[in-house]
Amino acid sequence: MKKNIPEKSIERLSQYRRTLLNFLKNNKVNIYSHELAAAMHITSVQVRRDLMLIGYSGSQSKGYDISDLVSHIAEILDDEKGQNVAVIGVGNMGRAITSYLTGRRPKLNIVALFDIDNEKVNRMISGVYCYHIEKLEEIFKKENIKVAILTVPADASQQMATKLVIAGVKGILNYTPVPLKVSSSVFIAEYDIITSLEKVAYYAKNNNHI
Amino acid sequence: MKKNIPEKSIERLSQYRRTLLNFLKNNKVNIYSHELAAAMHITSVQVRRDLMLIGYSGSQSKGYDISDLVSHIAEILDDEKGQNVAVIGVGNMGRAITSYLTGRRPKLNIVALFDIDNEKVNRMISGVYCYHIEKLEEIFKKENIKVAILTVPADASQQMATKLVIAGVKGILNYTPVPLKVSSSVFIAEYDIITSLEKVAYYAKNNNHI
DNA sequence: GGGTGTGAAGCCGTTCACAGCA
DNA sequence: TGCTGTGAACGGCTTCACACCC
Repeated sequence: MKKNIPEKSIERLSQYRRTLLNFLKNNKVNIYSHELAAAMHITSVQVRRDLMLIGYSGSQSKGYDISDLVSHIAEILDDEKGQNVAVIGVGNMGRAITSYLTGRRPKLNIVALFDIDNEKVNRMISGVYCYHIEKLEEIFKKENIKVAILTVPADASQQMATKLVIAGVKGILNYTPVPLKVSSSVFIAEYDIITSLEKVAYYAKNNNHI
Repeated sequence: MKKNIPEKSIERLSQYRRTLLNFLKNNKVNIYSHELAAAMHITSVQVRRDLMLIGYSGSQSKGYDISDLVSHIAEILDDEKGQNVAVIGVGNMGRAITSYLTGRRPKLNIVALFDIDNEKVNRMISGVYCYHIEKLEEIFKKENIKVAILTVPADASQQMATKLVIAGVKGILNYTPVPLKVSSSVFIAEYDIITSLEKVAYYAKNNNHI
């Protein structure tokens, strides 16, 4: 739609918003780029660049109007009507993510869980109804779900991703250790925990970063 | 220590290893860069670059010797004696990560959990002993822990990070939504779930990637 | 002086294009 | 021909440096 905003900037916008909401809670009204930068441990130029990218301007005397900026960010990140999200795979990780996320972002609602285990299917789990995977396409259509969080065992991962694409998913958050292959029109974010931990362990061991 | 390997390459090395172990399990002995690339959905040049970076050479006729390459990667990623890991914050996420990771990588052992809740302290949880946070420095020294996974509530996050640094941590995997400020000698990987989900939701909504 | 906004430079990781070898 | 290995080009994100304004 609008001009392309780089992935890194989108991530920071999400964090800016949360940081700004905290400032708002403490009754702060305006903020300078260097103040926001300090709260996030980045540079003020980075902040101004990102805001430039989204076409937001401040004033030289007062910096940025916090609540106005929050609305601007919301216009970019949020869907006006909200977006429904499904969690695929109700193991420990799926449940933890579900309960962590529910109620955290008003425009992102986890509306369905999916699993194959009959012990889990057709019950409320962590406050959300769990369907059998057979129902995936049906429920995705009915609830207009475009975003899925994938937390199934590795050997089911690619197969589930394919089902998701058929069901019309547009974005997948992949916590599985399997790199997914899907149509390029589907956005995938890979957050495999083993890889993350091995990376941290590597740098912890070598101190090669700086 | 050795020449600097970029973060992205380290992540891919972790994934190469797992992919290669799968090939080994199927009794494959040699592999071409394009085969490994196909399994990971990346380009063969990328694979060869990464291997060049770690100083590994193949043969033009047979490609790379899988088990030899696995050992080379292990030499880079793993600590010979293994590394001990702690999980800080035993909520749903902390427990899920603990049970997900235990036994998954032979050289990375989760040896301690920490919490403040007396219901959790001094018990085995998900197969690992949970200590009170007061004991953090003591246990970190005793078990030589250099890697921590942070899954505490947001308002405790920075304070815990500071304690971790004092206790001698060298790498933190941060699942908290708070950007951490620590000494630059400590490596931090930020994997905030809200940010990840908001990013995926953004691209799902706009289809601006490609 | 201390802010914002931004062209230009710099840096880093990826990809191109091709040399060299079996 | 089909592979590996690699200098050079490319592209995207970050930082520098500075114009402009209160």
